[in-house]
Amino acid sequence: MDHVNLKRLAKELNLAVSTVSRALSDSHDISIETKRKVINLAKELNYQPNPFARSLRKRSSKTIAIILPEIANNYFSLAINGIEEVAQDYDYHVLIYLTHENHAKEASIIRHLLNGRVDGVLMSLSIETEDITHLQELQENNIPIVFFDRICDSIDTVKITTNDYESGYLATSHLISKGCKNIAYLTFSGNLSIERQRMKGYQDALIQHNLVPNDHYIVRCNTNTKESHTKIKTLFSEENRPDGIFASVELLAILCYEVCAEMKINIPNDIKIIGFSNLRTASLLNPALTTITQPAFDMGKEAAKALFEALKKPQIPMENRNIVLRSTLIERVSTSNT
Amino acid sequence: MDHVNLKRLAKELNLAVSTVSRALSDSHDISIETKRKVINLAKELNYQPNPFARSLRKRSSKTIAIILPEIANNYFSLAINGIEEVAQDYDYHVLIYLTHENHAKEASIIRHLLNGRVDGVLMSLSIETEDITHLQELQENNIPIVFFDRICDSIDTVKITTNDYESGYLATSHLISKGCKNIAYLTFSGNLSIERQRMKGYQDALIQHNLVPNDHYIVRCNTNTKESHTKIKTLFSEENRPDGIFASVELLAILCYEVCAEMKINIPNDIKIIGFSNLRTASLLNPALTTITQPAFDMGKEAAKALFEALKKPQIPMENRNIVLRSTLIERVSTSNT
DNA sequence: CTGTTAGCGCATTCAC
DNA sequence: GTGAATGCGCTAACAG
Repeated sequence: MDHVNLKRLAKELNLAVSTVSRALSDSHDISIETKRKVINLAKELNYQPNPFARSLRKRSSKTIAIILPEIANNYFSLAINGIEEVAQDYDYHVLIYLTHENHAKEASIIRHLLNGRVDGVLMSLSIETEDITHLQELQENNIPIVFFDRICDSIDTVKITTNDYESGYLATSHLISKGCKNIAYLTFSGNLSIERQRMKGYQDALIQHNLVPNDHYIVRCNTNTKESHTKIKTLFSEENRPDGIFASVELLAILCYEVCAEMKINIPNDIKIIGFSNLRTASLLNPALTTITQPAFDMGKEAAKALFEALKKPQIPMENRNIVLRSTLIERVSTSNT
Repeated sequence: MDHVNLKRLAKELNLAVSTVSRALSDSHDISIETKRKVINLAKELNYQPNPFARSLRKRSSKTIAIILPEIANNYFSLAINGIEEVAQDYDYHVLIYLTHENHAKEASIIRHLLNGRVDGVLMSLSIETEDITHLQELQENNIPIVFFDRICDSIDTVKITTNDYESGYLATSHLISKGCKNIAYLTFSGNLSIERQRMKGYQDALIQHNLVPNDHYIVRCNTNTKESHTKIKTLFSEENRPDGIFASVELLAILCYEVCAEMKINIPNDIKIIGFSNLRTASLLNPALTTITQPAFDMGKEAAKALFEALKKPQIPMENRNIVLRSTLIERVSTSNT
């Protein structure tokens, strides 16, 4: 037995296991002297408490899960950064799971977490998710969940979002101010609350500026990149093609660029694009792209903080609360590179 | 006790706990009939085995750790994607830890993993890492580790890299073929093996093409973005400023763009830039950027596969083996957008 | 084929 | 202050 555990420490010090345990957890009724001895030996032998035994006993894992639709996208990368930073502060571990925008996978992942492997969940919904029984099961099992960005309205808990309606309004107004008359809205899903908000902002901005919302200009893409590519191409091939594009998702802005390049459409002369994108590099590398950028890092941090604070008070269920952070519109003025 | 565990199942079926356990693990010496009954009841009551009890008993956690310098970068995002995909296949969980390029944090994270929380580790080194005792400790504790991209030469294990020397050579040759005479090499660290390889390729390409390597054109930046920005600015302000840039890291390519924009330097007329970058969007959004792209997703997958295969044979230490995948040079020809 | 027993490492209750 | 005993939920060795 070269494994160093409480038993081993106890034996070497001629103490009981329980005494050692209490000494290490700094219990009040252990003499200063024994504490010192125990702690010293523990350090010397590099004692590492077994996390599973501890979790088994205490019914707490010091672990949370992040469940994301995907990760190859700057928004979620930054969010993970924020979450991980806070988790290290609170001394928690972070498990990561990707749903690939697939409802079945999302449900399966969540059901696997009902066994207590994690103390809480941070999550952004998959595009496909409509049925939310798996989320309810989580709550029934008293595992708190916090949503960020892609929230679920019908679950009572903390939700971190940005001012999506306002951003949609601003983005659209920006295109209008640049002279666009026929503005298309590209979206993945009518399902997600954030997209509904953004679209509402888009529509209201049109109306406010005496333009007529035209359903024909609302293009619903999906996770199949090729199909989406084709849809955009079709849109751009039409008689009265749009002169402005509001892409509600980063990937769709990128697809627009691809299509424009293919079709030799000049940006921003022929078509102006504004993208709901967190791609720092997008705004850096191409002056033609105006972006709406979410504070992804801070959203991750806020979500994590809310969760950890809730975990401190295990009995109180999470109150329904919206935390709204602000997105930023970043307009790149032309540089020498245009 | 509304918690459903083996004891509960056993009681309801008038069986012994061990019988239930064996039935659920599909042991051969349990009758078909009891198996059926047990499995049915387990399903009915939605029995979820406690992962901690299992891990405690079996000394295996079905969990691996990914340790990364950072994540706000397309390369690591894609790598995580690959890893997570393979992990789901092998039925493993994935913990994620970020070092922020900080050696102390890296060592601390690894030491926390010595307690058996994970069965194995996938890792890309921090830039700062020179002392590798923490990595050795991991091996001494029989926790296998696989490196990808930023590998550690002096640890015997599986390492996934790309053809960095060749890529450095190609990138530099590409700039030379475009007429560049004074090519600068931007790097973060002389420490990382990948950067040494890339630099060697860069230097050899110069020599091969009868250009004289000039140490003055080798610019060592660091994680402090502002400082690096200044260094690049200084380089670009000089009398004989370079006409070609080879950025060995994505972020440095981006900084070059920023500086060029600031200084009204035209890309690619005044300066050509080739970036070691996985930013798909970089190549999409700006035709001026030629990129060298690593197969990040596949690298993640390969690393994970190697690790999981090793975990299947616990007694055999991992053999020292290099798996080299190929990077791609993506040249964007000018589009209507230039 | 099934039951009994033991123990993984730790925290906690109850003695003294 | 400290020790002995118990059990978290599960698997595995042994017995029959």
